[in-house]
Amino acid sequence: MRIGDVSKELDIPSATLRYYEQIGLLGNIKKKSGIRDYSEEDIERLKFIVCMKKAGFSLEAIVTFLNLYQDKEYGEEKRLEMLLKQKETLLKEMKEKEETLDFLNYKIDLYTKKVEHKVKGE
Amino acid sequence: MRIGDVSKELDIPSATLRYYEQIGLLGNIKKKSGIRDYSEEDIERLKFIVCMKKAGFSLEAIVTFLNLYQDKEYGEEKRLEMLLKQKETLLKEMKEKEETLDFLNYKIDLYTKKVEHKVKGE
DNA sequence: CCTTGACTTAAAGCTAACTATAAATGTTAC
DNA sequence: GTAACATTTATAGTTAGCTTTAAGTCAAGG
Repeated sequence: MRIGDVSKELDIPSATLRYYEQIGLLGNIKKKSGIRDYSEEDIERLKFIVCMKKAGFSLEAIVTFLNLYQDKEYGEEKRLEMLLKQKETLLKEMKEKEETLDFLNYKIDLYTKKVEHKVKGE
Repeated sequence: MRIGDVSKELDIPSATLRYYEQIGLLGNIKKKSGIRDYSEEDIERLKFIVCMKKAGFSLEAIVTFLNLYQDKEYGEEKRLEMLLKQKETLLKEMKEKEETLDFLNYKIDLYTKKVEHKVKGE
């Protein structure tokens, strides 16, 4: 699979795919006469990267996570630790979002009343 | 109140306070012999800015929001609209976070089992 | 008066994650 | 074989939201 096809399939710009490779997220993609040829494995890895990104991991953290596959001894523990830490962060963020929602609802209520009142008054 | 005091009270670096002023978030703070003298009103405005930031508004959006106070005719409607739009965004984000949590929990479960198994096996 | 610490400005630098540009080379359709 | 298009590289630019730096001014204590 060439870069353009991968780009379409995963909806990631080609430039971004090269960038990911450059920062060590993808290892070195094999090339056929100078042109990248993505394997199924590469595609799977990209899908995984997308998931991790959604989970709030930075690209740097994902690199770290992937490199831990080299650490046969403690890799799993360390990966588990990263996941747990991210879950903590996520839970905190979710709580904050709840509070924010309250704030917004309060403000919205306020403005709704103002606007309604204004309409009636006209 | 001088910039250092405000900085401590609201836990915002002085440089950031100047930056906020520079991008038009605060109007021009009055100065006593060349040194900023924040009024109670300024402090209140800053607290409001902090809230809006937490609610996910960009600084630019906050500037816009504040400028709408000049629009006597449609300002309120427009501000209400901004709030509603932000609420939509927020709800979407919250949903995504839920999904992310599921993903993390799944992964965590996986790794927990792996690690447990390894411990037993040793 | 002198030092020390807070304050001033303008401007450059930083970080993450891209995004765009240019100039060259490869590929495909006709 | 020649357009037209995809891909290559290296490098520069973008965005948001600060943060740091340099070079200087102001205020308070001794």
